[in-house]
Amino acid sequence: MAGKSRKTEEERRAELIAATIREIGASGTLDVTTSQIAKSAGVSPALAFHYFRDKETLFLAAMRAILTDYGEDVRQALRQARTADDRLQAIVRASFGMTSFRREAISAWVNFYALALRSDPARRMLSLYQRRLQSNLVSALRPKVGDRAPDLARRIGGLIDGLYLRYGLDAKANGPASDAGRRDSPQIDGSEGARHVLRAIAAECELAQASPADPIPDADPDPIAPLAGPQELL
Amino acid sequence: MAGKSRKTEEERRAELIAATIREIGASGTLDVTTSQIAKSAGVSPALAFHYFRDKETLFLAAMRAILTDYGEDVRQALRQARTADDRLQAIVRASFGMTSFRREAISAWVNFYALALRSDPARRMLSLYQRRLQSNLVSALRPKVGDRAPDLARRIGGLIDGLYLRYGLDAKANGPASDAGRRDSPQIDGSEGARHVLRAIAAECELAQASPADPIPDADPDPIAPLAGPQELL
DNA sequence: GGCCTTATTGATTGACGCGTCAATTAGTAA
DNA sequence: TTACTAATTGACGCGTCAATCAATAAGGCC
Repeated sequence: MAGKSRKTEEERRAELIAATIREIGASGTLDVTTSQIAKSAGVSPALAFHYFRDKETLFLAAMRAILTDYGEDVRQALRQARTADDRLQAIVRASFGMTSFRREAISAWVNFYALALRSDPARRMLSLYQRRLQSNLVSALRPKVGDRAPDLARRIGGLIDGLYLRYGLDAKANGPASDAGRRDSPQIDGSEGARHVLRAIAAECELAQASPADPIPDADPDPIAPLAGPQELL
Repeated sequence: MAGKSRKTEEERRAELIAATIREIGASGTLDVTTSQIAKSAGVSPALAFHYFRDKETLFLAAMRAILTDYGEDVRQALRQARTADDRLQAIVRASFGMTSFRREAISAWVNFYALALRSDPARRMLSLYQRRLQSNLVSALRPKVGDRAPDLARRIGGLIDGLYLRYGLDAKANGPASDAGRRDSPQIDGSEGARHVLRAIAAECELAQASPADPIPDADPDPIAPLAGPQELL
């Protein structure tokens, strides 16, 4: 028979995690039962507990997966960026790109934010994401605005999160006419969000260059490493 | 006995709604049982179902209450604002002010975002809030940036949401050392978030004034009504 | 007092979900 | 084949929770 053979631990874990994200995406909630997840993964509910201590562990693994996917997206986009502007575009585009802006990912993302209110591991993971984003933004902004980079990066990071949320919800609002609860994830357009972020960056950068406060002491306009680099393991 | 008398329907509803928000705030989840809520309101669980058809109805009422509180905060702050800058400050300060930036409110807010992914009424309420914010921002921004106001307002609205989320989670991360799950809501500092938003506004406004693209056709720098005005009933 | 309305509750129920466990099946090496 | 290991499952126990309902108590009104 074709798909009936047994799988290795790694495969099963991956399948269960994928199923978890799929079901969270389809239902819009963390209130998904292990049965739903297991059925979606094509296994028995008991197996989920064989590979994950409990439901929370499974959720955290799913969150980790989402974060990792996003991180790899950013890293890859960053790899082929040469100028500081390229790097900014890479970060922003990845945030609103195909990987992060699927229905599943949006559902998961929003619900994980809520989860972070009660689960310390979840909160830690989220703030790890935020620190990475901050660090990437700072390194891309510093050649443009110098010491103002950290401050500006915080705003841009917040803007990305906020717009992601808004356009994500808009998508749910418009898309799911007869579209509710489908199992696949139709692509959603995040380009408008990206446009807004880039515009905000441009505005603050132009202004910073106009005012000669503290831009760059000088420094090579394109330092060495983009520092998307040694991403800590999730 | 002291507090044992019967209450009017209005009072009880308000108490139950307050208890709902309190419990959501204390637990960080919508996974609060009717028993918890009822106990926190000092009544029997059955009474909750006497006044609210089901739990979702109660949640929606709580969400409405949060939105209404915020709306009144904005409206009041807006009332004593004279200049366009005053109005912007009013909006921003209300968003990060005492009312909205309590632990309870943050929990509720985040969880209601998640709820909006699955509940149409919740989503409608949320987008009502967003439209009001947008409208308030546009009316305060137009005298400063003219036709760019709607576009800019979208960014600022997103920025407010995003930073609210971030500082809200930060607060949870730092505050609740031995602080977890307390029933009261210690005040949290949102001033840094507000500062960021105002700075972003200033940056884009200065830039808009510098570039003579399409600012204001002219127009009285401070039109008539701030249009925080006829808030639709929730 | 007697009567009607309404708030309020205790007890209950039916459904459901998490997590466990002992039993079964499929590979694998000797 | 036999023996051993790991994957996989079905059945189930225990707890919990939303929602119901019939019964009680409290106030207003004549």
